[in-house]
Amino acid sequence: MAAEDDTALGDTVERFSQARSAQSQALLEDYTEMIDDLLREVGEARITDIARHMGVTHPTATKAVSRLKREGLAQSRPYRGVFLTEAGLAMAERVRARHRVVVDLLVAVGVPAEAAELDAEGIEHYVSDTTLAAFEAFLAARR
Amino acid sequence: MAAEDDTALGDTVERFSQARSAQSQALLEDYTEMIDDLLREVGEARITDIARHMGVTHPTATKAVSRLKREGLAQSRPYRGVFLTEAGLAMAERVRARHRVVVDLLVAVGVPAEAAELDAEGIEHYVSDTTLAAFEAFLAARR
DNA sequence: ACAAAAGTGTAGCCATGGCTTCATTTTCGC
DNA sequence: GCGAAAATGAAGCCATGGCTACACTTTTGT
Repeated sequence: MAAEDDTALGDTVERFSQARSAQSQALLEDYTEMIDDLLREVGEARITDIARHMGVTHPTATKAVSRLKREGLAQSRPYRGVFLTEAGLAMAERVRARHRVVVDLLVAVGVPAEAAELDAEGIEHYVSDTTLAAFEAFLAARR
Repeated sequence: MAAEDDTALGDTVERFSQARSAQSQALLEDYTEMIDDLLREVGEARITDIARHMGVTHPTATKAVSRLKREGLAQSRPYRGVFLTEAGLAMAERVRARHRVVVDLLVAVGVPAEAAELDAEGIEHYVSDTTLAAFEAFLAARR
């Protein structure tokens, strides 16, 4: 038969679907955060800079920025830098805070700082609000 | 200028590149683990079952299995089920163990079990060996 | 035993996120 | 102030991972 025996396998569909949909969001978050970083530290976010820091070519960065604009997260005018909208800034702030919490938690449980920084980049996108709250509580209790 | 000021932004390229390349591996791992689960619990892994549990259509599962075969992780004959090679079994075992450690760690730091299970599905793929070792050490110390 | 149902395979489409190439526009250095 | 260098834009290619549609096996039920 091997058809209806879902018993031990649980709601795998939900789990995987959710993990997959998180991926599309991850890119938006990464670019948004990078643009915010550049705006803060360099004063402007130009396509070339974004591309270089993201490790992609400039057309790829242009495409990503187009998507950010489509999603209402960024604005830009030809040959001018890229800027974040209110929504974009909010996302950047949220992502930045989450990233910090994730890194802190990893370090708190004994992960070497360098590995923590590296892994957090991938991990952070899959940390739900619930989990994030738990991380914060754990860190607060430790402190 | 806004061009060479990499100072505060660090090696972002490496981080992002690594996170991106991890994604392609994630799918292989997920399918491999699912096939292993099915083989263990149902006795066979058929395309339709794999598809259903992964939340995709059967042609998508077929493509994924093709890729697994290409990578030497699985074997299959038309209209027969899918089986894992030695390498596939090894990967499944590794993935399964890592998954368990990640869930355990999340729970250990206070994440509700359900959220831990859900988030682990995305997180696990980005946990490096270094971080995994740290998780294990943390759990061992707690126990 | 054989028709219907279920499973599988194959082809081809779409979106995404990379890429290269080339044209155009800015910016810079002299 | 102008020519060269750098940045940007636009077009088009590739692979991946989804999908639908349709053809063909295999299994199943009567």
